Amino acid sequence: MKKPEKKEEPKGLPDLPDVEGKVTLRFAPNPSGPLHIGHARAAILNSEYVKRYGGKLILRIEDTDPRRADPDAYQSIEEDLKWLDFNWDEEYVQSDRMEIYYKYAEELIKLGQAYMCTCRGSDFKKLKDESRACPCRDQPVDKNLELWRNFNKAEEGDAVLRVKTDINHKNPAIRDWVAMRIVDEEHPRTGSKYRVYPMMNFSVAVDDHLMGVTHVLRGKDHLANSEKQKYLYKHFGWKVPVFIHYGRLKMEDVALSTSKARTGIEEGRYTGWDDPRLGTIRAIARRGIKQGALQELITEIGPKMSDATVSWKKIYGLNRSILEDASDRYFFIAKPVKVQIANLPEDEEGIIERHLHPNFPERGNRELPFNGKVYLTMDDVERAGKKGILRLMDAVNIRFKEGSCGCGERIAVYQSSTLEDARAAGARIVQWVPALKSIVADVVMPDAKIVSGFIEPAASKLEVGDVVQLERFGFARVDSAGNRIRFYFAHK
RNA sequence: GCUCCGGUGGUGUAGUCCGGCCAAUCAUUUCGGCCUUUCGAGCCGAAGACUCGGGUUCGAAUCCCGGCCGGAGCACCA
Repeated sequence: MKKPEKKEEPKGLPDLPDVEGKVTLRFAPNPSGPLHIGHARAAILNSEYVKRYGGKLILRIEDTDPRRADPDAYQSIEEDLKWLDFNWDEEYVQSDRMEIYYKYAEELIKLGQAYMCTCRGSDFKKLKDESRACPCRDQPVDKNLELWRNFNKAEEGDAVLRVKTDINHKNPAIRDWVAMRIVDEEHPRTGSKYRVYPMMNFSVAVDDHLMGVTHVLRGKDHLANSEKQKYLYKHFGWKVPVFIHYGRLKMEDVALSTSKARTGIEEGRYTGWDDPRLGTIRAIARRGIKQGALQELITEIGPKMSDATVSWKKIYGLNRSILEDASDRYFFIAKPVKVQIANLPEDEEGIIERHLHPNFPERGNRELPFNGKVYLTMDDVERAGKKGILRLMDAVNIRFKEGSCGCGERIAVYQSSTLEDARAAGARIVQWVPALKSIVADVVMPDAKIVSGFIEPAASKLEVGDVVQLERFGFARVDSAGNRIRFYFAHK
């Protein structure tokens, strides 16, 4: 009588309903541009469930609207998916499968469940809204077949193929939806070979069936589409997959829409699809956000129907837990001020060594040559304690003379050497870089503004893609290496 | 307007199906404190939620009705 025991949810995604053995799932993007974080939800959810239950993961590119197919997107989607660790077993492109859709369309006509409609769209809508069938609905199959076979000669807009549903369906949107229409537009892959294109609801349902998809995970904006597609399954006598609809993912401060991003790029407001202000996968990756952080995020949000608002703080928190252990530490000086330390005892000069990571000394050290000439960041110089004392980490304590000017090279005086002295003096403990061999570095911030400064010499061995922690500044990813290093800032 | 779907701390989640073990989980966030030669990490502590109103019931976050708020769809886009 009782609940079958509270099952301890192993933490993470909830179980998928109605699983019988292995599952077949698919991610089916429209190739309109690179993937954004909203796509990541669909991709990661599908990929995680396949990992859990075993089975097959399908990538299907849905390019049945030549007007919305971006030739570059086919490749960028694959790149983004690889970064997302979405390892698909099979890949299909719908524009390769046109003949299949034609075949099923014809079969549906023969079953008497589809008809060629030559009504004007506005006329049909009027009838439909009143639950009235249009005259074409009752045409004999032969007539429909004839019109179907001559469909290709029709002008765009003159005719469509409709699937019969229920003309009295309480949701007018469901009533006799369009399965095929004419589009006069070069297709990036098939050129002008075809003019008759399936509508998404038709090709999706046919493909999901043919490919043996067991569970369809899609956004709740497809709720009505799922309902429409069920009619097709019914007409053909196919088994209906399990439909799961998840809510919208809103990202604070980010315009998610691909079209907005595209406009912005074309107008030069963004530097490209990986501009740090965008919510694309590649922009996020460029900033040093790790795949694992997104995966954590998506599995935590799960497939529930209510909308979720994601904050950058949340992503940063997840990412930091990955980066904290992974990232080596370096000294970076933003807004540099050159400081000359007077009266420096000779034996304080030399190579100063510091762990690459304070919690993992076994990773080795970096070396900072110290000769009394350094760069410090302006903020530290300006706020150098009441007594004007600063401790340069692992080096010496210095004091600025009162009343020294805030411009150009600054003179400081050697004060003492030990940490205890610094503490006793209430000194700030700051990072520094040698004035001579440091490397010029620019950090591109999340708002695309650039902070320039110097990074310590040891950074010369960094490679593109490395993510490091710039001590007291934040985590950042190496975007370009060389004799001037460019970073993209991730977060504190 | 019509159709449908949601609503648990700032955010994200567990619990809702099968009412009691929920004076509500976990994470993050925020704020204290400790620690630390990073403004990072770690440790300790604290703050903070069942949208509202009725109803059913001994008992409601959980069931029913209504309101409010939010979202989606209403295309020859996907």
